[in-house]
Amino acid sequence: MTQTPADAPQPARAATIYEVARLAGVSHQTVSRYMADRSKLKAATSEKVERAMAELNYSPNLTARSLRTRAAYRLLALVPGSSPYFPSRMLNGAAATAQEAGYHLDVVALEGTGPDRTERLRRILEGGPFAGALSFVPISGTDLLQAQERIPVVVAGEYDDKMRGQGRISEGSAAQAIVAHLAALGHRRIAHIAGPQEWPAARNRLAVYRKAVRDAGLEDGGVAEAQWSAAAGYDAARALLANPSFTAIFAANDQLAIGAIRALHDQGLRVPGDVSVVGWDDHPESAFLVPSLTTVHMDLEAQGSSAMGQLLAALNPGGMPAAEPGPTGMRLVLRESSGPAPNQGQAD
Amino acid sequence: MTQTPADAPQPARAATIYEVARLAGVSHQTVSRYMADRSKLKAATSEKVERAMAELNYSPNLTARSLRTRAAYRLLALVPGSSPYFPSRMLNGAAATAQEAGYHLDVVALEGTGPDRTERLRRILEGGPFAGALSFVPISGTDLLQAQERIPVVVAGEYDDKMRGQGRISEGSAAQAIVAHLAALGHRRIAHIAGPQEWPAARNRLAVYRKAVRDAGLEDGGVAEAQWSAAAGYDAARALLANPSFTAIFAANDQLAIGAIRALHDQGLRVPGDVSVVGWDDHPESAFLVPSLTTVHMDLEAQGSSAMGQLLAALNPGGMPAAEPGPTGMRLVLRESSGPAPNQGQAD
DNA sequence: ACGCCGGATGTTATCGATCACATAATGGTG
DNA sequence: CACCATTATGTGATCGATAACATCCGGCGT
Repeated sequence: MTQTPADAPQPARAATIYEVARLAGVSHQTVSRYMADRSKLKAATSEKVERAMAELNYSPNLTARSLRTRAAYRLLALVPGSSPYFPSRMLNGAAATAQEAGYHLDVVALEGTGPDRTERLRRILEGGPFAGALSFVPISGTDLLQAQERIPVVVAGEYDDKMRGQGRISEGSAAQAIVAHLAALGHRRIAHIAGPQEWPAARNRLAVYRKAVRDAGLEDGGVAEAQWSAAAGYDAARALLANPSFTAIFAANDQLAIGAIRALHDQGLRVPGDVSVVGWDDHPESAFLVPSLTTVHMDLEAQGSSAMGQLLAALNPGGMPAAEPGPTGMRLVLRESSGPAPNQGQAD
Repeated sequence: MTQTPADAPQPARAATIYEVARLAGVSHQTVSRYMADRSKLKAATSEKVERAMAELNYSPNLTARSLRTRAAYRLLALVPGSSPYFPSRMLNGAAATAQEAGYHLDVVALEGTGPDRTERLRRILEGGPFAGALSFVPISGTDLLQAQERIPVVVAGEYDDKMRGQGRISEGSAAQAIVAHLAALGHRRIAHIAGPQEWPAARNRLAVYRKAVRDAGLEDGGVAEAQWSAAAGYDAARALLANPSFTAIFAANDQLAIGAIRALHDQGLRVPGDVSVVGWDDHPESAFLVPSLTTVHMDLEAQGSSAMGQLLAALNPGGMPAAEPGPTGMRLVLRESSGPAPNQGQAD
């Protein structure tokens, strides 16, 4: 807890370029140049500066630099507010990548919707200069951010929309593997519990699901849209069960799957005996549920890191082009919640 | 994605105190004083400044202020790195509180242990001035942070150790309610799956559990320590089952409980028929598991917010004293995973 | 030899705020 | 009404970096 030792050795203000310069016997500007582009200095000078920096354990004052250059070293991470969904692992990945690139990542929970949210965002942005923003929340007014501050904004997952549009592989593509898996088990009618459609990931999974069902010559057992929570999954499954012609449910994430399984259980249906359920995300707990969850494993850290990479690339057009973001480490994990379709076509 | 409209209206540099001053017909220093303590200005002057600020939509440049005053407006939030545990909701609460107080919260994942971690922390700290740090990770070298930078550090949950030491109510106190609940159901021997003991919360729950068992005249059915994950809970439960004299397991969080239930299931034991299981945290999914989880509901946002409040209080000794942190909104939630003890004392 | 060019380095101004000190306005007193 | 203690306001310096411009220097063409 908050101790502040009184016997502090020294305030020990950090060294400045002037001190480095004096020690190295050069001008402060030379030191500045050393940092900007040492190749412009004579080897001998460069070395003197280097030694002085090392001796003083110099590190530049980002505040001062930022004041002068107007460049910002802070990035904004927008995460959902009170929603049970939280992209924690993606955030971790993103934070690590940002840090590595010398940026600071400011996390802000965006709650609510509409004007309130807009106002909140505006206030945050005016609180200080941000170099860019990475949003884990679908922002309708992407425009807003840009209109207000004209900073690059990357919405995690949105690239997928573009890729799918181009017919390229998208994050949702594992949905196809799920459908194939269920088809192989003899399921003919599959239902889908989709995530909120303002989320790119939810749109993708739904779109790929629809296409895969069509391509495989299966029938659509119904689609229910729900928020990213077990409670919503429960309700959605109950809605689907009003017209239970399916033998499998593909849920857009593991929480939804958990809610769906519970709903089936409450109706006296067994999983996977009567209905198979497949989730998405492979939460660490999913392997230990009863039944354990067939799901899609995702490397969420990598995804967060990749989204951040995109943002960094946008900030620094000179640098390496961002690694083409793509579905990283996605794979279908078969577990107990999916099994052969029952002989008699039917639930209920 | 990253659009940057070319038809940008204007760079529209933000107004400075000089512009405000000119518009108000006063000196820049007067404007500065207005912000620092407007009561020192004559009412008429104050009003002129106020109007000018409003007209120009002025907001101070924190970078410049920070350079001059050496004050920092950034706080550090340390979160676990690759661990499956992530205090997302606490982080949200903390972030919101920090924002409200005008601070920026920089999130950093602290991975690994020992020297690597220390080095990483050192590098982060020297990357810029931080006003304080809030750690959701137990940091052994709390000293480190302070030695290096002498900033206030609050480790979330640590106040509990102190409070328990003082015989005051602590975060772990609901453990007593759990034991009482199980005792009322006829359980005489309870086992505990404890969290990693470097975490204050884990220590608290274990300590209160031990005391409650003793006070209630029950027997300790064994304690196994585990990381905060379902997998670890599974292993811990298996270890406990080597000597299965208990009829109930109290797990230090919901993930551990999930793992334990799975382990019991794999041994052919029913929950709660043969063994009752109680978790802690009340994850949103826990109500939908089969069986649904008896657990302790926590207002994690409030806890995060309260931890941040402590930090803010430490930063600003003049301000209001931090609200005495305490177990907020904790309550035992009874669900299916706990039930009457089996007639025959025994598992197996 | 001269002048000119370009690369390496030095000097001074600047970013936008606060600090330290100087000065002007105010007000109470004898 | 002069005087001094306060209070209110203005002026110039400063935080630590980069930008802009000036200067120095060696080599090369004519």
